[in-house]
Amino acid sequence: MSRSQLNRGSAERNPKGDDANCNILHIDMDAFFASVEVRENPKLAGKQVIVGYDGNRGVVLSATYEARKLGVHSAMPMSRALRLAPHAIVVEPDHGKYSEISENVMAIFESITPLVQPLSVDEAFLDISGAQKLMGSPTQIGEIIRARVSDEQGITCSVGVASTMFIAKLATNFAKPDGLHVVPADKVIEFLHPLPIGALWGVGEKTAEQLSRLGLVTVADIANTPVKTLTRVIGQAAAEHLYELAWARDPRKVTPNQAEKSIGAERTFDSDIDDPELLLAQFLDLSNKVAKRLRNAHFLARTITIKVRFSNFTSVTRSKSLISSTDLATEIYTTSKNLFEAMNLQRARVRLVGVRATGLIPTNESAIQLELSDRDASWREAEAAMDQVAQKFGSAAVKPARLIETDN
DNA sequence: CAGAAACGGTTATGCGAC
DNA sequence: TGAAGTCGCATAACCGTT
Repeated sequence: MSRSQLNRGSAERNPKGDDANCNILHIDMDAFFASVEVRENPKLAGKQVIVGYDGNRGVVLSATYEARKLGVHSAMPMSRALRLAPHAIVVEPDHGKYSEISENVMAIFESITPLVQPLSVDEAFLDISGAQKLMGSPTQIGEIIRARVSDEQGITCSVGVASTMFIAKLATNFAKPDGLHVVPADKVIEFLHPLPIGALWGVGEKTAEQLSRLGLVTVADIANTPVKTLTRVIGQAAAEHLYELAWARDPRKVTPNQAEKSIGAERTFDSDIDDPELLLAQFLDLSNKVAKRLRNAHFLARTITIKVRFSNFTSVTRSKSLISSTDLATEIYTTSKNLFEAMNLQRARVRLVGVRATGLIPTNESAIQLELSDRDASWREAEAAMDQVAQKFGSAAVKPARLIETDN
């Protein structure tokens, strides 16, 4: 790169800092679910709003900054949140709405560059290496996106600007809420090293506890610890990975179109269930849900995993790989039922059950479909017909007889 | 031919992220 | 001190094959 190119995005033109070589943007909606609810119902503006499943066993999914001021944060048990914020307004989540807005926002990103990698419903990385000639500096592009998301979707977002995905993501935390933060390429280490070890990707509560026993508190501490020492507490793979991150070495590229690797559904009950018949009805319902999503996404699944969580919060999983892949609820349910019955529970109190399909392969470009038996073919037709009816009349119109009486 | 070692698939668990 | 729902990834044990 020539000297004149390096100078173009320099600080005098860019009050937010030197964004030369900062080709990665990380964009994160501010308090996404809560912001959407406020947008839908302007009466909520400026209020303490908590989005979460109602009932005694919910957690906070999202909260406005007014509620966060009181210590409320996502994943916090609802009961605790309401003790901290007794006057907060609780709103049930509407995931369909969030998905829709998410798609709109992602479409804005994709109008900037095709190199968009969504991380979740409210977050994405953009590689804007190729967009700058047309649209300006990274900072300028970030501000364009922020303005468009705000104008067109009525919610705010924050942008982290850096030369790697990892640093861009960290930068976003400093941008929030409703801001943009640049970490200049030559200031990465001084930005990164003072942060707590929990800032590193993959370091959660347990790992942080392990590392703090070695006296490691900041990222700088990790960077100054031999990999061998780190290996003793967290294993070789994680140790090498963390050490690299602590020196801001992150070779990942922004990768669009990441294929899904599993599709699942799980449900926590209002109160524990010990009746096997009721639990099987839940497995049937979840199997239907998973099968429908598989067909929608044009995937066949090779392996079915069930999960059972008991009243004491411990969980077990059981899985079975099928001879040939499936997207049929009957097969998924039968497999789930067999796995569950093989556990031989003696009326244990169950808090949650789940069904997950892994080993996904695309339905169309697969020779597997030729192996589907005639028996399967007729089931496929039946379930596909149910998909059609469900699309027309809503999913309540179609469900297996088994569920009509036992549901709720 | 017996047996070790490598290997790849399966199964189960746990952690972490949003 | 009560803990959702969805996902990816790492690890380890086990197992049958080669």
